[in-house]
Amino acid sequence: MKLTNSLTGRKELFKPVNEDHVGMYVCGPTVYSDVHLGNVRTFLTFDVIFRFFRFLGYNVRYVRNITDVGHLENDDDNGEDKIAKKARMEKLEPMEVVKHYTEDFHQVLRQFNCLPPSIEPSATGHIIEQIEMTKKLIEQGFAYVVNGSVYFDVLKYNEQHNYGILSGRVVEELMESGRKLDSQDEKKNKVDFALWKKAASSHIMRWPSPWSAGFPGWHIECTVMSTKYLGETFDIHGGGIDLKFPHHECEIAQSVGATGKNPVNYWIHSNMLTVNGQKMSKSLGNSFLPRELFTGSHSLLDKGYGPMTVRFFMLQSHYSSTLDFSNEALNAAEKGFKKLSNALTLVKKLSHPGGSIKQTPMDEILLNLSDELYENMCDDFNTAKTLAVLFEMSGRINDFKSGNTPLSSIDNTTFEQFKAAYIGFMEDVLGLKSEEEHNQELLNGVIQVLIDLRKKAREDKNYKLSDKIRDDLKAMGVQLMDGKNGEMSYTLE
RNA sequence: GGUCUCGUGGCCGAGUGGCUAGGCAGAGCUCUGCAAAAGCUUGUACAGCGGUUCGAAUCCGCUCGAGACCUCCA
Repeated sequence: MKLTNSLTGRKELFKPVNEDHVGMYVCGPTVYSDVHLGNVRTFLTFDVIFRFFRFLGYNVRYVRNITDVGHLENDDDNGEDKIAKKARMEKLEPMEVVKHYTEDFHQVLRQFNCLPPSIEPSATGHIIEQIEMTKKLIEQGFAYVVNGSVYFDVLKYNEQHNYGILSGRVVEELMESGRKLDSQDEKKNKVDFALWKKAASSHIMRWPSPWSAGFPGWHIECTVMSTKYLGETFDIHGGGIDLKFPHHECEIAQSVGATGKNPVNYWIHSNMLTVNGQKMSKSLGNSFLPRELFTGSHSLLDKGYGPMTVRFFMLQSHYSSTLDFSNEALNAAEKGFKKLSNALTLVKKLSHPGGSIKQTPMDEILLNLSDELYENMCDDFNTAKTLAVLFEMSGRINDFKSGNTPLSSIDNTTFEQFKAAYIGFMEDVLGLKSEEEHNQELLNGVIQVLIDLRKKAREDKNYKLSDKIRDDLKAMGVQLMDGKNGEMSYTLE
């Protein structure tokens, strides 16, 4: 297993800290607005990495956080908290904003068939730990207090360590470029960053701390949560390449400053999704929302595309390359994916007549193809090459079907291995299944939600609502049936 | 301005020194009542210039072009 480590810039052999175990941390979203397709690409990348390690038999702990406090609007440390701003603008409690967009995020990832992480901690759930780590950094002399706020002292840190080890930045150059400190700034130097921010009493998100009532800085949450759930040194840290600096650089500084240990052995950065060659981002206004894509209600699309098509489209490129998003490319992906998914449906139905025969050159070809799937995924998660092999395999599957290659002409175990590899890599590793099947699962999920709602309504003796749910579903061809002990089943017409 | 990355055929996109990427689109053929699906065959390529090498899309230099980061972003 080899992967490209952003820390060294080289492809390296993967050696986990604990044999057979993988600890992976990925920076999750700041839940203040809808996730767009660019965001999805990153989480899809790490979903495949998560899936592949599991497929290889590793015991993986995948931690992905939810940032629900501390992420400030531009203008670095003097901006407003993103969640708080949204809450103020929409006259909501911050936690209402958080809940809404967290659920939206989950729903979107489910649509793209991304598995949930092992642990999904939130920043507000770890305020105490963040305060503790901040204290530790002050004790170590790498942080200082000003007017109730605490800042990380980058210059001090850089005397003993290397701030820039990940991003290749040079502190002296950072000090010179960009905007200067202005009178509002409390920081000693412009490169310093906040660990704790004092908040005015009007501020709607604040917690007590030894320094002031306030809230934690953005970078400290990831350090705290990754350390808490994965240890002081863990295997893989991932995220979008745009987080490399300053976010990930700061994480390293915080960890090294607090524990003296290098926190992460392998950094993996996924590249950006672009539109007409430009990064898809909210601020540029060129982002696509998943539902715009599914329904085709976007000016750059002339039709809608299913989530599996999009998943396939993204996997056709390597995670470390930029990927350009266009209607034409999606159209091609849709047709290509259809081919793979047809073969998937087909191969599931095929079974070998039984009987083992002497292996022929065809057996060898088929077994080699299965091996290539592993080789390509083990080579820095090369999903593009893996898909190329799957295309070749889909051709063989069609040959089985048409009789060009009768199943009886190959060995039983060869076929079983081939079949398992195709299905395994399609479904378990790449997370691809036919749109129909995927839709069916989604539909089942949706119906289950309605069943739960109806159950709740019945418990509340709100029969008006419970009957409405049953009747409306019946009108759409879904017949609900109440069982003996409150169980519920349904049939589709 | 600084740091870095990229530039592959009509489109998307793998590939890092010699060995077919792949998908979509195009052309031809097979199968088919028609169509679809499927199968077979096929053309077009490595931004430009120079260098290293027996040999470069792949290494080095320069030029041009695009992008990312340096400020919130996956």
